[in-house]
Amino acid sequence: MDLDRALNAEQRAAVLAPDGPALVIAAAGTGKTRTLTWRVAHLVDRGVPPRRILLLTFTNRAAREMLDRARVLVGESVGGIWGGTFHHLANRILRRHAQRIGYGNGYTILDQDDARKLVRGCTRDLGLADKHFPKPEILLSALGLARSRESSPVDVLEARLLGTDAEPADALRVLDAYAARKRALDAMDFDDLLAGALRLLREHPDVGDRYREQFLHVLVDEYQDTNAVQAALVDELAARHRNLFVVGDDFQSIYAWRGADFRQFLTFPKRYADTREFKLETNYRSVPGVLSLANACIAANPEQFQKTLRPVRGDGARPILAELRDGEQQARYVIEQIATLRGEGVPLREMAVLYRAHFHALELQMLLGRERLPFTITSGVRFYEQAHVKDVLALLRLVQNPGDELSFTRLLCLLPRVGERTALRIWKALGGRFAPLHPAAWTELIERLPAAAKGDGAAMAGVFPEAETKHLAREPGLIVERFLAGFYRAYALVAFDTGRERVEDLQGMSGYLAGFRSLADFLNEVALQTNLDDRQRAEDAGEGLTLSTVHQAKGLEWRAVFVLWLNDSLFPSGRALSEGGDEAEAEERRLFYVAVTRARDWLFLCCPRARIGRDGSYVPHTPSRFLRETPPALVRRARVGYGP
DNA sequence: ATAGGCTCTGTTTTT
DNA sequence: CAGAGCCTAT
Repeated sequence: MDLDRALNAEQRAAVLAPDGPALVIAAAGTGKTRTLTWRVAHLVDRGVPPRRILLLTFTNRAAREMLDRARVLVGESVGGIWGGTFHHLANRILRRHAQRIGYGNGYTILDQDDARKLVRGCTRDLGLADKHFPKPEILLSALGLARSRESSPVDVLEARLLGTDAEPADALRVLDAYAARKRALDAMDFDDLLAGALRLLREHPDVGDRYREQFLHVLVDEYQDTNAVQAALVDELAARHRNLFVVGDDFQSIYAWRGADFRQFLTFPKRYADTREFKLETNYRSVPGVLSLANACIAANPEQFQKTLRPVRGDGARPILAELRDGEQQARYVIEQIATLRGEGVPLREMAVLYRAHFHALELQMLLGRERLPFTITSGVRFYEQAHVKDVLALLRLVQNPGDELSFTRLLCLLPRVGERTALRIWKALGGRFAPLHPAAWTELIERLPAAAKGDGAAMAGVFPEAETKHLAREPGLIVERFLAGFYRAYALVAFDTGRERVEDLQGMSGYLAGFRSLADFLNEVALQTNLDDRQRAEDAGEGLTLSTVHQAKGLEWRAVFVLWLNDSLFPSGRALSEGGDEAEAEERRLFYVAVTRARDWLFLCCPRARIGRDGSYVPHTPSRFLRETPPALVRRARVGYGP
C-alpha cells in the first residue's frame, strides 16, 4: 500500500487518523470514497481483523464498490468486513435475535407497497375510509418521519393534517391498528428494522455487548444523511471501543424529508468531545468554472461547516445557462449538445441528464428513443416493485413463510373472479396458512375457489406435483421456471401489453435466483432494495447516456452534466417548498449543489420558459431562484429556439 | 356483494 | 402512465 503516492496530504491525514472519534468533512469531489476505502484498507493492513470492522453506507452499492476497491489493496480478507446499509445491518443482527424483541426469526420485511396495503386495510376496518381521510402514503410518511426522529407521530400528524377535516386521533388509531397487524403477521417495515435493532442493543445488554465488543472500528459514509435512529444505532455500536470514523458533507444533505438531520453531523464534535476533525477541500473532479458556481450557489445557505472547493484543475469551460422556449426545445437542445460532444470524442457513458423528478425527463426519453440514442435510466419504479416481479415474489414469499397473508392474497388475485375479498375469505377458511409446495393444500384451496377460477387454479396447482416437492424446495429458481411455464406466462401475455418483456424479466430472475445460497437470502436482498438496477448499471456501464434524478446521482460523476427544468416550482420543487417547512428551500438548494458538482468538464443548466399543458396550452414558467441567485459572470448564456 | 373494465386526473425525492 | 373513482356485469 503506497499511501504517499495515492493520496494527498488532506486525505492521508484522515486515513492515518489515530484511534478515537474522527469527523471527516469532505466537500464534493475531494476523494471521499477514496479516503474511506483507504482507511478500511489501512485498518486491515494494520492487523485489525476484518470481521471487527463495520462500514455503513447509504446504498448497498456504495459498500460493494468500496470493499471491491479495498480488496485490490489488501486482498481477499476484506470479505469478512461487515458492510452495507443501516437496514442491511439491522436485518443481519435481527435475524439472529428477533425473538428477543418478540418477532420470529423468519419475519417478513414489508416494502412500501405492502405497508400501503396494510394501512389501507386498517383504515377500512376502522370504518374511516372515505375521500377526506388521509391516504396511506400520507399516514406512513408522517409515521416514518416521527419514528426517524424517535418521537411520537402525534405532532407530525397534527402538522400534516392541519387545514383538513381529518382528525389526528383517527389517524393515530389507524397507525395503532397498523402496528398491531404487523405484529400479527410477524412482519416489519423498514423503520421497524432500525427501531428493532436499536431496541435490541439498548434493552438486551447481553446481545448489545456482543456487538459493541465485536466492532473495533465503525466507519460511516454520508453521515450528513443519517437520521436520529441511525445515529443512535451508530453510537450504540461504537460505544465500547469509540473508534468511530464518520465522513460526510453537510452541503450535500438531501434527505431531510426522510428524517435525515444534518445537524447530527454539525454537532458530532460536541457529542464526542475528543473528535479529531479533518477537512477535504481539494477538488480533483471539476473545472474551476463549475466549482465557482457551486461555491456561489451554496453560499446562500447559512448554518453549515465553512468550506470552499479548491480546484486543482486548470482552465475549462464556463457552465452554460441555456434558455429554451419549452420542454420540447429543451430535449432537442440536450440531444444537439450531446451530438456535438460526441463529435469531440466524449463517449455517451460520460454524460448524464439530471432532474428533480422522474416525470421531468419524459419528453427527453421519447426523443432519445426516436433518435435511437442508447440511455439507461434510474427509473422511478424499481425492478422489484414492478407488478409482474411482485406477483412471482409473492409465490416465493409464501413458500418461505406460509403465514404471509399479503402474498397469499396477491397470488390468488391472479385468478379470474378472485379479488381481495374472496382471497381473504379463502385465507381465513384455510386457517391463515398456505404452503404452496404441498399438493394437498392446493386441493383444499381449489375446492373453495369460485367456479370461474377453478380451471386457472388447477393450472397453478399443477406447477407443484407431489413427486417434486423436495426438489422444488431446494431450487427456488425452478419454482419460478415452472410457475412461468405452467401459469404465469399465459397470464402475463394477456394482462400486460408488455407481457413478453415481463416474462423475459422473470426468466432472468429465475437464473439470478440460482446464484443464491437460499431462498431466504434472496428474499432478504430483494426486500432491502439491493435493486437489479444497481447491478445493471455496473454491468452496462459501457453503454449509453445516464438519465437520473439528482438524488440517485449522489456520489457519481460525469464529464458532461445537463440539469433539466431549472424553474421555480419544478427545481426547486414547489411541493417540497410548501410541504417541507422553512428549511425546504435550503435543502432544495443543496440538491442543486449536488447536481452542479456532478460535472467534471461541462455543465449545462437548462431553463425552459414554458411548459406545454395537457390541453396544448402554453404555461409560462419563471427561471429557478437558484439561477437568479447566480452571479451572471459565472455562466455563459445561450438563448435557443427564439429566432426564426 | 364483488370483480373488473373504463375514464379521469395529476404527477418528488427512497432505504 | 398509474391510481382512484365510477359503473356495469356476474
